[in-house]
Amino acid sequence: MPVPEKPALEGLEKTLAERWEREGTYRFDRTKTREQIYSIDTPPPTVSGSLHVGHVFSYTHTDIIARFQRMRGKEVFYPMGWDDNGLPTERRVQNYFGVRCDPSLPYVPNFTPPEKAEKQPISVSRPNFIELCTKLTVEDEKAFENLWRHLGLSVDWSMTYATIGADAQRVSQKMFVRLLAKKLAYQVEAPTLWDVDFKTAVAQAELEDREQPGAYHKIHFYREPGAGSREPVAIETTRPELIAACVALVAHPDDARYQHLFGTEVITPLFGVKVPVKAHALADPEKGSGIAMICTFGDTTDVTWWRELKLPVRAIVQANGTLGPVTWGAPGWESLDAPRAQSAYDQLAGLSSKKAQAKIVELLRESGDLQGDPKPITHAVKFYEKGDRPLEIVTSRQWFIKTIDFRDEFIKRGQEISWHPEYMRLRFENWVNGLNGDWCISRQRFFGVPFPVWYPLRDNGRVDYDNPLIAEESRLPIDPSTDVPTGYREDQRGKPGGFVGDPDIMDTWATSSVSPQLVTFWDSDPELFARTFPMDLRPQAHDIIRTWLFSSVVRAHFENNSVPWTNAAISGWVLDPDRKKMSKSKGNVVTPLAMLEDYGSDGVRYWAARGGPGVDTAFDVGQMKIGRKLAMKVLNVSKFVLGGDPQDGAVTEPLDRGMLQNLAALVDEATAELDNYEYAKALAKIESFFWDFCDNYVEAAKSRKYGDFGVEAAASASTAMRLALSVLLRLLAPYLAFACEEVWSWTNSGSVHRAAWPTRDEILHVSGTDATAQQALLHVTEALNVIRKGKVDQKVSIGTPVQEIVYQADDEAIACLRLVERDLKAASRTDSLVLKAGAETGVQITLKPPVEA
RNA sequence: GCGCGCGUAGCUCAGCUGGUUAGAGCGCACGCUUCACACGCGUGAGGUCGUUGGUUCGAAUCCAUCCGCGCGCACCA
Repeated sequence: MPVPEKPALEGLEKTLAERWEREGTYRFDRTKTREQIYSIDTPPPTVSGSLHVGHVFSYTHTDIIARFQRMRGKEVFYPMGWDDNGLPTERRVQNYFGVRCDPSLPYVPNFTPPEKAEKQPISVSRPNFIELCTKLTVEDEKAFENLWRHLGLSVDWSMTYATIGADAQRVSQKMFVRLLAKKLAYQVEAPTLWDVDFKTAVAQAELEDREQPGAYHKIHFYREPGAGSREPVAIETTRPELIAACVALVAHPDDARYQHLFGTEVITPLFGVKVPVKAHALADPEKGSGIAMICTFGDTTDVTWWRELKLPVRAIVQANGTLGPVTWGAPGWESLDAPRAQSAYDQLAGLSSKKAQAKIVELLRESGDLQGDPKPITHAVKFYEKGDRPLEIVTSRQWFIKTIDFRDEFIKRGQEISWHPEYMRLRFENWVNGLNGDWCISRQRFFGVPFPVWYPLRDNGRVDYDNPLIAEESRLPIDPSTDVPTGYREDQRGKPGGFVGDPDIMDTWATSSVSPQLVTFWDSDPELFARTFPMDLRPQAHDIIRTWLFSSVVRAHFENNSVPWTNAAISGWVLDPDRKKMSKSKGNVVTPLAMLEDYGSDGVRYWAARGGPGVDTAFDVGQMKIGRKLAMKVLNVSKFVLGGDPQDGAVTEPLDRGMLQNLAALVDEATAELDNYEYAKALAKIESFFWDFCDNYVEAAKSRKYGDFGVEAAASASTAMRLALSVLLRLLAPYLAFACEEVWSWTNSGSVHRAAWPTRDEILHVSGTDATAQQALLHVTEALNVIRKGKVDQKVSIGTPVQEIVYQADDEAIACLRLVERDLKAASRTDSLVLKAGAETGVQITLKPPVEA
């Protein structure tokens, strides 16, 4: 393809993306050996709407690494996944189609949702709901892929996976079954963090603290029956609505104020329940009155106290967040005054925690058990990160994967991984060291990977959880709600003597955490697995170190006795101009496609590339414009360098040799930075060289290239420039994937993205290594700067031919400049250039006499 | 409370294994259209490198302290 008359960036994204697809430029060649392969465990973006700037930012980083590794000769294994399972999809489907899942409804074949979502949601069965999820995510995934292609991700698009796909289900289930066999996964009925709106258990990793208004309520417990009894024990609590669930009071064992109470019993206000006073080191004498109410369950500390002090359960908060019914006087709910307890509690039953609190404050005030007014405070409260109301702790049966006993081993695995940047390892270690329980992986939701487990139903109709029926590995994936355990018939489902399926699905991280095994076909393609695992790179953002990264380490440790990957590249966030994380809720997210169209994919890639590993980066269209200008400059200078007839010949001129030698040094530096995942630093160096190349070298050698000093001198310039351009295009190709490919195509048949990464030797082979030449370009640049300034001082343009220039500099510079005098003379537009050695650097310029009319 | 990152020109950032007058781009001011590029070229103004101490012949760079911003973990009666 010839050099175009007017090179342009417009439309390159479309034509080149099509060409890359047609030619299979990024197709993975699985015949290569493990040493030749570089495998990447790309984050599957959540298909719950649209991609945002943050995605474009971090995925570009990964693509730069991928392109670099590919050019270095690695066969890059770079599949793309879609995270289409889990709550975000469920929520999106609910809103998009106007439906709600009701698992009790039967499946309706060929169900079609209304054209426009109606206000009142339609209830649909679980299989129908899942059908709609699948339908919507397929559309979403298409849109995502188009955007990624437009951005220029060098993904092998024949290798995509979905986290709800059959492969993902099989691998998730198989790895779960194996954990069961090793007794690393288990099921238990226990107090669990619970979201009352989603009505599901959640894991420690999914919590976040939010500052909430609350109030200390000072209430009285009594040492003997009757509100007027002596020595009431005053405790402060932020959750008076849980008094009915109180099972003990607790203070620090050394707290002098409460020594006389330890081992005695006190009576709860309103409900008249006798509870013991206990000592425990976790009780903080500084906090409140120093003595706390233990309820089942107000917070995680309650769970600890309850477990360690072996207290009974009196649970009142239900799965939906309201207080459940209680019969006072019944076993476990003994009261000194059951009728009074009942009449008080009946006013609370059915209310949410918040409403119950307001009500019980009234009751406590009436009874005189509340001392003074509640004291407003602000305190951190645990929320499910996607939830709207504080978490409750509800006792339920859940699946867990063991983590707490393996903390040291996980830390060691973390040390086997190279972190980019290095300090992100500390976040991992902080998290592992702070684990306070095993990993709860079951969720009471619908759209996700089910547990491959059924339970026998005893003849009395009770579920026999202790003898689960585990699906055989060869049958996976299965759905226990439609598949039948081996040895049973479908008509035995739900019948005494029959079976029931486990109703839960796996947490989204429990399935995402197997992505390294999933993409490398751990269980179904051992040959591919051996060539790609452990993978080379996990790129991801820092906010999911505790979830995705951690859980992946856990799974690979247990299943493969290995790290899942040897490098973790942690990208930062995109910040809006106010330095806040960009997010949808703040309404400041820019549509990526519009951005790519406005500034070009190369412009956007440039902006992204400047944000180094782990660095939060400001959203800045100014940088995108600069990137676009850089890409444009690449096209234009290439047009000059490659234009005209090629003149091949030896590189003899010192200026040319010097430029190439500097370029060789640049190649070494840039390669070292990229090897170390410092793509931003490499870009800064390459870019700086490139502009210097355009503004100084090309300017100085231009005249010679045109043939002003003969054929040999022209050939030297032409050959040097072409080599330099070839090297620069290859150095810039990982960043400006489109512009570089476009230029490359003018003189090459293959893709620049499959071209060999440049080496110092290929340059020095042509340029030689003489030290004098290395200095030549430096001094020419210096001289040109001084002369340009001199011209500006005399108010003439840079291009104005002048009578005479006298340039003075030190001996070394002048000696060097004499070697390249012709170039300097031509570039400064004078017929008479006098080079003078002297202590001071300076210039005298004599203008041509004005031409008489 | 423990830990991490950041604080350099109006803006976005580089420099930070200590060493000549602290850099780049954008923005701003001024000037330049024949021969790759006006999506261009050039020149200029602009900074006591967050504070206060210390180490050193010499500190943006090392140490300590404090201040501010962001984040992680823990606590959360």
